[in-house]
Amino acid sequence: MNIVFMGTPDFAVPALKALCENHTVSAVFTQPDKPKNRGKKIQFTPVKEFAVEKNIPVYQPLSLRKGEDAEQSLKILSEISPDVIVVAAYGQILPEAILNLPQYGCVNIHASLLPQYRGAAPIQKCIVDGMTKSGVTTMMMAKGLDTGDMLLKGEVEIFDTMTAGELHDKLCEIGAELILNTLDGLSKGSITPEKQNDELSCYAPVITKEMCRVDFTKPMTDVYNFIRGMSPSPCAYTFIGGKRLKVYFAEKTDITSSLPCGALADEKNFLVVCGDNKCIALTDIMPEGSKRMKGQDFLRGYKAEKGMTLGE
RNA sequence: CGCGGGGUGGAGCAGGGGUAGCUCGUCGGGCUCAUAACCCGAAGGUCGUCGGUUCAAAUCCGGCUCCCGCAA
Repeated sequence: MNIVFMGTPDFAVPALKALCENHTVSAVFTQPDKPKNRGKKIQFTPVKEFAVEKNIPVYQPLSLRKGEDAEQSLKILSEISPDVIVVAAYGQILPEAILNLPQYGCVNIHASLLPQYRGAAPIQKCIVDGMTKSGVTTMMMAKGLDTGDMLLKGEVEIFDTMTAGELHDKLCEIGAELILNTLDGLSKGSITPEKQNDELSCYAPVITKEMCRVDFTKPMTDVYNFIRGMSPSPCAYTFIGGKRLKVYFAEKTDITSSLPCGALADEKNFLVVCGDNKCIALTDIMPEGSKRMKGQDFLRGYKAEKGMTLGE
């Protein structure tokens, strides 16, 4: 099939790769390059990185919905006249003119089992919520946000120590396989699109900085799920002695303490008291201005006092 | 020139002109039914690199290099 691919982050790359190996990808759309990192260097998006390497034409319109770029993009797409447009975490909303352009329409790869976790951050949110199962859904794109008819699904079990990063890696591989099957099924007419039950839907909104702060007043299990659901990105954080402390991973314990929420219950093993009086062990952390290290290593140099409070 | 922190024995840090120190790990020994506990002892460092100031530099000054956080 003649395909146009739209995607931006790492999540989209395996799908693009799979499509390249099995179809003709005539063009790639990705978000514009932005100044990133220290200094002010501009950095290609992961999708652009891959596309450039494969000599696929790359387009980076500021917007597909309005302005000069939008008109240009529509013109380009018309000329290419793709059989299908595949979208994976592109980061822009497609106008109807584009949705209706390809013969087979626009197919989206979404990192959740729809209709649950529509929106921008399904991978993190489902772990934070303590779900034990997630997956990938391919769907026909419609006007609403992740509301189109579903095509195929691939499920994956979320085990208790899984982080968002690990789930991400699983899901993008599944997504790559799933999109091939989906296109295959579409061309053969063997897939029956299934409407989403809006009653069962829920949203995973964009995660902001403030939302990443650990709330130690919650029960230990919630705190645990929160930390692993945010890891490694955008990453949960708290404060210790006025300094920001990112928390990449923690371990649940059976130890309880009568100290207040957020208090350091053990200055060697980095046990912190949660809302249900149980202690969580912060095992994988990164202090402000420093690098990622084990919680115990940090405390060797930090000389913390038992009972001091985190989060301020 | 976006803002900022840092490179000190295996790990995490302190020291800030004149015997290199702390917590931990490692090795040996002791105590113990036992131990990640405790006690005793030991090994292990050209203090990132180059140059300057000085009687003397990890420490002050300058260049270089590497690492990292924030912001975007």
